[in-house]
Amino acid sequence: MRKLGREFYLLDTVEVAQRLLGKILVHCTDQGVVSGRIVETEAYLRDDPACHASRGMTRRNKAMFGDPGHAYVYTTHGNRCCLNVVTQPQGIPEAVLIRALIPLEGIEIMQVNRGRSCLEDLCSGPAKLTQALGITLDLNEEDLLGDRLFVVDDGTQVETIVSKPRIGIRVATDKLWRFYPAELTRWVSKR
DNA sequence: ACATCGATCTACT
DNA sequence: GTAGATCGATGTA
Repeated sequence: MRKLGREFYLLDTVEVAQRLLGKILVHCTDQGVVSGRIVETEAYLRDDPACHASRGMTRRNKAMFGDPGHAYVYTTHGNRCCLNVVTQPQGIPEAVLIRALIPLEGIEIMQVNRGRSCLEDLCSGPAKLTQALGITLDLNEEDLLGDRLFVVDDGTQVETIVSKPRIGIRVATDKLWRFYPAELTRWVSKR
């Protein structure tokens, strides 16, 4: 069990997205530790029209321009929010969206947070997992090498990585930058 | 100051 | 498969 270091987030952003599969996202909350295994990610690159930062820095996306290994949390459609990990050195706005987890620790907390009991419906979507883990805007720009929110490697390897177009975007649909392990499709947001 | 639109989710048909 | 919720961020003036 090893927390990912800063150097991990300096790798090529597509490689970070692929290598995050199988790692464990951990949030230490007041109610207890909540964690899940990452099984779906999407890469967003600086010159990519689908990337929030492709048209310059705004108040919302400024975390993407910051140091690697920090969180970029944004809100969309009212109440919902999504979690990214920032990659690349300061000034280069790239990030990986975490889209799905397999629940591990704190499952009862997740069930309360989500108002759902079915395990497959707790974290199978970017806004579902933030609700389940209790991740909100106050974790925007949080250092992922700190003690509240981080990613650990327990040595688990995924077998075959599937590459697909990203979900919910209307541009750059030719880029196959959505990734999930072929053997774990029951836990992802869509097939 | 105002209009538009989401890197979504749920419920319903 | 499709519609409605929901509100802050963003762009335009």
